[in-house]
Amino acid sequence: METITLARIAVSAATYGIDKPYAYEVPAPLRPLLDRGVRVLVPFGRGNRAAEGIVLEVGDGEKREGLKSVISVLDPVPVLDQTGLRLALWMRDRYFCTVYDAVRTILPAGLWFRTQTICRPCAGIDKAAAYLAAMEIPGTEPLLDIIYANGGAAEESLLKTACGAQTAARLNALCSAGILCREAEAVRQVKDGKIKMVALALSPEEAMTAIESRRRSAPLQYDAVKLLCTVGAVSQAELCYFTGASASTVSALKKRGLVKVYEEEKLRIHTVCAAPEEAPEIVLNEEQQAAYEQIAAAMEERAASVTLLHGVTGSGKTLVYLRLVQRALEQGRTAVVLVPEIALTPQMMRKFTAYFGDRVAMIHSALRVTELYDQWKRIGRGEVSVVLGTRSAIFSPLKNIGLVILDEEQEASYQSEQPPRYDAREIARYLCAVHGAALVLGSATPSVESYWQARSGTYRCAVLRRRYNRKPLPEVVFADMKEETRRGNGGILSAPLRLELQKNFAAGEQSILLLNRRGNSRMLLCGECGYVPQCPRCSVPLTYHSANERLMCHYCGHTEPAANTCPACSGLMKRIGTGTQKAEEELRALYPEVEVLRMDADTVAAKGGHEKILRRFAKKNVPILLGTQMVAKGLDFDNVTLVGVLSADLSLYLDRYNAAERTFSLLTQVVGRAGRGEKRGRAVIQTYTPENEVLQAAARQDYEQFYQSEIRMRRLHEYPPFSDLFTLIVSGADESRVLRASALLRDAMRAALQKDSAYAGEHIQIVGPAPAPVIKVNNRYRYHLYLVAKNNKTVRGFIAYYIKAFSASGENRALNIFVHCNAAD
DNA sequence: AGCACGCCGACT
DNA sequence: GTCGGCGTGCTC
Repeated sequence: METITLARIAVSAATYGIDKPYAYEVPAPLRPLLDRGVRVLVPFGRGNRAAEGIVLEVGDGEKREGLKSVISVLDPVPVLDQTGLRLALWMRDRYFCTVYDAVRTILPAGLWFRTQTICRPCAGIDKAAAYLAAMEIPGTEPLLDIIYANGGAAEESLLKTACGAQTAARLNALCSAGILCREAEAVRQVKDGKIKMVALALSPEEAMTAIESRRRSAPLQYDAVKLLCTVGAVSQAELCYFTGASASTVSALKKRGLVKVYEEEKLRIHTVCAAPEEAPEIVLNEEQQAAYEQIAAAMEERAASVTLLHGVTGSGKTLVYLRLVQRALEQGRTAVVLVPEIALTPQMMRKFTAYFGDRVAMIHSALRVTELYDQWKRIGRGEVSVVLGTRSAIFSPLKNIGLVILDEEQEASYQSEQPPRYDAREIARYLCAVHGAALVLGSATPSVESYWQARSGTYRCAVLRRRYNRKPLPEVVFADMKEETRRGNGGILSAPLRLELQKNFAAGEQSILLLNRRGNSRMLLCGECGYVPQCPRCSVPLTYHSANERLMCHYCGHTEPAANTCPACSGLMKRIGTGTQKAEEELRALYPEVEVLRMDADTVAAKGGHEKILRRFAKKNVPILLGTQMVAKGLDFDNVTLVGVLSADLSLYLDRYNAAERTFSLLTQVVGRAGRGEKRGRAVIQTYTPENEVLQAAARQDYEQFYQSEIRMRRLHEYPPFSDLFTLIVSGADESRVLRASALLRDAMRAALQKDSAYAGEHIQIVGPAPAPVIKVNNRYRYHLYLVAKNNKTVRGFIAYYIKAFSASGENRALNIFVHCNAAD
């Protein structure tokens, strides 16, 4: 057998069910260009359409039947190193996606190629010959018309949109008849930033001598040369700006051999902070120093470690972060700092810029694609040693990482909302293991999972108890909405909250009102006793569906009619789930003379970002800021002395395993917004269940108390950290088929669990199908199956097997399936 | 997903 | 007879 070079390639066109390394022959001319981690173009499938792929391995092998060849190499240098490739493989296993989906997630958008197939007449076929031959093949003349009208070549997708369904077949016929040929081409979407530079081609003395005689006749050329003599090289734009010369002046000088023009890379990076802050030496207090030393020691070990930094709000976690990053740099290592939402942490950005200047790169979703791409290049070249950014910044191509910090580690924004639904905490843990780096999870209200790990000794723990500014906690009162209902107040504002608002209007102080409603959730609650109907099987609150007047469990699919009266006390049931818009209307009706600023997804999108709204709130001293969770995470405003939580029940009785945790964290944060300045803050929490332990703990900012009750509940229901919750989402246009396929899948999985002893020790439970919280998206119906089990290799293998089988089955052709684990939202 | 192959109905 | 509909299997 003949020995050839083979490459094992992860191909973009492969779907999850068929994803595996595909072997391709590497033609000899491409061999020197091809390496692990470079992207290539390969033919794939019956039609041999060009698909992108990434090289996983290169080696010698035997020629065999049906082997195809790499078409072209797309990257001059690998875009992923060994660590990156291993990460992509790990993500496939973990998040049930293809390797290429993972690669797409890891690399910045700007690096992405668009592949197009160009159709042109074969060499030696002229226009007349082409049309003559096309007469033999019906329907092909319009294709030729377009190709010739387009200058002799056209993109296949263009032809398809212009000429309809049979275009592919007709093109094939033209190609096999030898009239047309097709070639695959990849176009990168973001170009490298280039700038035209002008420099002297001779020594300054020679240049001046040469131009002296033309001082009169060509003053612009003279000035340009003079400038170049002093600065050496300058961009053409600047040269023209300072001397008034034009491009033709430059080309004249170039013609005369006085200057040379070349292209230099220009990075399109905007500095975030106009005025850099002072960077005084960092002085830590005792607690901070202890935390710092503990984590620094972990870094010193150069073995993977995770430390939970549990620090109350205002305890100065940022200072500890800064000091740790400095330490990492002193060791010659690099650091990643992740924050939930960078737009809301300008102080952090300023501080990092002040201390690390050019060595820090900011990575977040508001960056333009070009800018993100350029930052990525800088990081890859080692020009950057600190990356500060949101979730995706964890994929920065830093080498030799010594430290990864996740601030506010409990935030849901660390989970990707689109597939692959990776969790930045897990990626961070993986990378720290690979690099032998220290992972720091910082939070005032850690996730129950992380705190449990710290308690059980898997994570180390450092604590900051002291509030830096020693401000007293706000005074928190509960407004019992049951009372309000009894008194005939059906509005959104309780009497206590109105009273406090009036006080603030009079004093000229500002108030924040939080409506912690999530998504489209609606529920039924007894206005008399606060009873919330629960699923008899899952002990989660039932969601109210107005369409059919029924209550439904979003885990198992149980439904029952929505009763008008409370089964416990015969009181009248209330529907809750008001949006911010409705709340705003009510506020305006109540206080027509008071300005209300609304901040939610809609107004943020319309008015150009959080910052603008927040700036207006601060500058104009607007009396009321009303909004969703965003208002809890804004900046500190000295003049805000009152926080009102309109309905704590809205997030507390969500049908999510982490509803209590999210509510506790949110309330703790928003209550902390009040009284940042001189005056002591007040908070009013409106609820139908003021006695609820979670609300009580949040009011006292008592994490320990919350944790104790929550971990009991998690243990009881086998929720994380005791088990993991996999959601299998089946979607399709035909609702009954989706439902049937989901039920069949559930039955198949259950049967396998019964039969196969390999799963005996795994405690896998499957419930559902139940409609997804939003059942219809894009005309596709979505149902959920829930699988409760420990997230380990066996269980993931089990799930992977069944979702592959699901998509392989012809019955499910029109259906989609995907999985995610422990979804926070 | 996307494409070719193949089997059946409508129409020249 | 043949063109073109869609159901089915495969992707190095």
